[in-house]
Amino acid sequence: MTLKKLADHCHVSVSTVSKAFHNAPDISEETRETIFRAAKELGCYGKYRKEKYNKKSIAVICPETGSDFYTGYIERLRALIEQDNGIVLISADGFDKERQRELLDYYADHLHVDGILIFGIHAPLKTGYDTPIVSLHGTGSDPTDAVYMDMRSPINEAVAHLVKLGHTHVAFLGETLTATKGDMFAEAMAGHQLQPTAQISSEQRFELAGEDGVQRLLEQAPHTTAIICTYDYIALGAIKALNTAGLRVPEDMSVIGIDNIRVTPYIGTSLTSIDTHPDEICAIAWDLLKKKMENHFFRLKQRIQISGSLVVRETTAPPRNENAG
Amino acid sequence: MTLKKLADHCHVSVSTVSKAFHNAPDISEETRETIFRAAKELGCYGKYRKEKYNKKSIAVICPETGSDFYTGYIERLRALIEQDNGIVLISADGFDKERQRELLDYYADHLHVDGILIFGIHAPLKTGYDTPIVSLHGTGSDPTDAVYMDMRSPINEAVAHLVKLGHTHVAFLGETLTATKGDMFAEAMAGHQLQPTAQISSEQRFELAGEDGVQRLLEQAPHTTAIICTYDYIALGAIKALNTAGLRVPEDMSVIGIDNIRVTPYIGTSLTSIDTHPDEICAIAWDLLKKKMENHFFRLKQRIQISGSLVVRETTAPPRNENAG
DNA sequence: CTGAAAGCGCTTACAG
DNA sequence: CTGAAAGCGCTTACAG
Repeated sequence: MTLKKLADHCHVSVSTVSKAFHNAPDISEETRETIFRAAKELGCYGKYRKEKYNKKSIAVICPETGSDFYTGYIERLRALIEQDNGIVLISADGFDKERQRELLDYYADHLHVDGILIFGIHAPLKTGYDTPIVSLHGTGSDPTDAVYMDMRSPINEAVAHLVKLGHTHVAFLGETLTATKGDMFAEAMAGHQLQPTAQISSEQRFELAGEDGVQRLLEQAPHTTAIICTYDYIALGAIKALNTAGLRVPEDMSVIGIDNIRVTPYIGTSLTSIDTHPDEICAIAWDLLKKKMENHFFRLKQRIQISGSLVVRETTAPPRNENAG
Repeated sequence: MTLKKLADHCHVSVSTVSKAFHNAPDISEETRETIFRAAKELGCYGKYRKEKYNKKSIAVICPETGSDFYTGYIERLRALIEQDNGIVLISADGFDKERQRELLDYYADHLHVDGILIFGIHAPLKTGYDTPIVSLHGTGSDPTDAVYMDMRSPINEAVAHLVKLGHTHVAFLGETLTATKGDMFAEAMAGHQLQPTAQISSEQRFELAGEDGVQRLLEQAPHTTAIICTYDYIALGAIKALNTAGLRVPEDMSVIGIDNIRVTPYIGTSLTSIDTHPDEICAIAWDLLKKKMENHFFRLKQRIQISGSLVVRETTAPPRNENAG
């Protein structure tokens, strides 16, 4: 469908049709109506009636929207971006490199958004995006500007907290997607001259991974007195499974989560966890992206590191005497 | 920047530049490279290098991404849409009518997505979108095709469940955005010849609304033996506040949530809640949207109603004798 | 492998 | 209030 064809269909000139769609003041209301009605019938109304948007559109690419960890960040970013009169488009790549690249291409080269915020870049980046991209919560080796979280020091802090309470038999509960944090845990333990009693990687996710992990842990290393879980949902599942097995938290087992999601204070015994400072990270990342958007020659690549911090609540306590190291 | 200017800048013809961007086979690799490099420098690479996307793009417009209720639906929709080779763009309107309309315009008339899924339409709909729109979880009076949830019957089921356990002093805990469910609760109570002991609407949201609501409830109606909360996060906050006040759930107070979000079985005493059948709703809504996308003359407006159902877990029990009856 | 030229789709200053 | 005509930006069949 072209303007010409639509014009013929309405028995007016292309000029008139063109002007009608551009809100020219000299077109009669009647003619405009006739043209719009015909366009809608022929299914080309949207094609020509392009509203002008002065708002900046910002894409946020995350791995998934099914976890409070990411949605906590997304809601904060959205508040900041909308405050600055931007429109936010969110997509999830499901931890898939190919899909992440596809989404980057789609937003940068097809939709031409004004800026992209992305939770870590997993694949080598295609060159030539003229859309500014800021990564947050990546590994720290992203090929773009990045605001990332140092997890090493808070995981070390968590281990130190347990050691101070008297624990020496500490295990780690993770899942397939969180191997890096497991390594950091092992390093932190080594730094305290300790061996993990177990380092379990479940094939499940979320709460189910915690239940699965605890079942395996109680078989493999029943002398364990404390568990660090790779994220809070896993800690929830772990606590449930511990209770089912007749073990109380924190009397029989200390549990620490990571991410400090919104519900952690509301789960019966409130969870000791590691906070990732989402307010600060979001503010810094959006600030950086804005700077890039204002000046495309702002080519200097910045890496901004923030450290997480341990929040001690009720799920950690000294080990029972009979088990203490 | 125009192709002409870019061509002059590279000392080639417009034809050559045009062909370079369209992957014409007769352009030398060298020339193509020169042109692309210049385009990137001049910031117009993305403008001309429009990859062709054969994928359908689907917008999902929700009120917020900060609650498991919506993200549970979104993850399911995303799985279905990606299975059918679609790209998903998510935006949140923050319960704001103006912003919802803006997002509809943006996706339909500006980005020209292939279809829109939206969680209830709050404002009168502008006519003339030639983009198919399906509403889910609206009020049932949306101006588009809609798949919506009947909450009346499961709320009635929840009240009946409490009455059968022996409760007669039942309160409702809501917040500013959930007035409709409060009305349905009052009707269900009337159907059982009962008066609510209280119907509290907190100005807070999520867990904080539950804590706030319980504090007010214990002052206003201390003889209450059961609470229905307008969504699960409020129930979490309510249980926390009840425990703080020295009341046990369900021995001293029964609590029912709504939505049956993923964490409800993992919160210490697992929560009795109302399930909204997200799998079924998402499958039906996506199916309907696909049909509309395949045939734009599929103008028959459909309203599909699904009923929620009560899932009884551990937070409901008979009232203590001294309070019963 | 490159470009001149024809031509399409759209916009707009101008005529009536 | 409408349209003929000039002209811009882009694509493409064809010539070299």
